[in-house]
Amino acid sequence: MPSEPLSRARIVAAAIDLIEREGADAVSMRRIASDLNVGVMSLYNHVPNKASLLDGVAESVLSQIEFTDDPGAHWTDRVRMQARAFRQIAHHYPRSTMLVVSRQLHSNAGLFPVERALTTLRQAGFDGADAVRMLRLFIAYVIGSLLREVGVTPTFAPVPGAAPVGDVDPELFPQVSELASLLGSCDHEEEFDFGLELLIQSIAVHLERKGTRG
Amino acid sequence: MPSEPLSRARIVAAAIDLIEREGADAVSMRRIASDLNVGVMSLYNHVPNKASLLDGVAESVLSQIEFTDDPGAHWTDRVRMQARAFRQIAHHYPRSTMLVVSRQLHSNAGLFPVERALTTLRQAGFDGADAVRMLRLFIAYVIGSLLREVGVTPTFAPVPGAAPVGDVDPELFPQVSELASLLGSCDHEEEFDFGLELLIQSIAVHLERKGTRG
DNA sequence: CCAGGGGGACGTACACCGTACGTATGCCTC
DNA sequence: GAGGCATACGTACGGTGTACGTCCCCCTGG
Repeated sequence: MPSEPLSRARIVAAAIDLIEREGADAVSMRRIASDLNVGVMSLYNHVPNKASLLDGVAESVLSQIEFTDDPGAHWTDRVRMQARAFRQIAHHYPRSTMLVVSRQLHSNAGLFPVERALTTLRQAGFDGADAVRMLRLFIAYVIGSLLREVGVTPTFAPVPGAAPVGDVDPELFPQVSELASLLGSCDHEEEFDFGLELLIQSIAVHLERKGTRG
Repeated sequence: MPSEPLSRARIVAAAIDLIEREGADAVSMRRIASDLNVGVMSLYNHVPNKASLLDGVAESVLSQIEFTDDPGAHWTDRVRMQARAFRQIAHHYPRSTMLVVSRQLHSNAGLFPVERALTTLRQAGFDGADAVRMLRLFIAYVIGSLLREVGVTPTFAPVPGAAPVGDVDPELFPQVSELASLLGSCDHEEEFDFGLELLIQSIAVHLERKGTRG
């Protein structure tokens, strides 16, 4: 009973599953084939090579972002929701997220969020150039934040002790030493929202200035 | 003539050189040994394993950041300079930078910049918790920006055409399509500085509010 | 009903990888 | 000079991605 006919989607799903369970290093064609109860070379009937498979992983994760957009809401609320949607998917696929952010996509899967964000920003009143700028600003912040959140610990456990602060010399690093407890623990959600609000407010005043001037 | 006695530093240097020339995928113990005209296993007298070697690469790159700090300058100027120093080293070692940001450091090499930044922020008037918060905010933005700058193209060539925008359906992605030229080209330095100024101004008003209130 | 063909599953094989282990060779100390 | 130790090195093993050839099933045309 072949259960289900092997397909690119099934292979990608198996890869994501494996990555989340054992990390990206555990991914090998043999291992995936084994998980699917299939010969190694059978995979190559649906996937040209491993790199393409990993691209598929990124694409799949990216396309699973759930945007619940309310076109009637204020634009600040809408960009907030979009940024949170990104963070949510990263929370759901923490290990795979590292792949997404460290590979450049050649697919159009990443364009849906971009299109949506640009639409929101232009409706808010930004011209094309500013919309692109603001988008890049947000992407940089979101990606950077997610990288810290999911990259700080390979297991994504609730971070037991402290990643960067193990045994520091108080003479060499007085500040780090004094603030060790703050540096070691982190309410990721709270930190993320803090920066997000700061960014939104900043570009809101940016928009206001441009609007009243031009 | 053994030219120079093999050492961890020399091995790490060879690794960085190789990464910058041919990318991180080209790195293998055999290849590095070959580049150094040395047996493969000789490397293991100075480096416990490959992962540690890559840690060494990250550490080396990080420690080469040139901070030209002026303790007398205004704190906004100082954080600006520190952020730019980060970006400068990423520019100098683009491919290695990807390694730095995608690995979590277990070494203290990454603590020097942290210590410096915290000192600056606390001298500016932030309390411990806020200093840590602002530091995380800046790190997220800087890392996210660098990831886009160096990750957009594996060769770090001046980006020939456009990474994300090749052939988009104008029906599906009207905004992306309309802004294709803007999305495709990017004055990285200008964009980086724009976001940086925005961030600095934001936390400046944050500081002001706290100061006048408490 | 059968012949032919195309596509998917699979085994084998090769080049390469990280590295454990054993060995040889130089220098440094007693 | 003898002993010991750090370093350079060769060999070998299990794992990797994947090119290539083979087999079998199913689908189609006659």
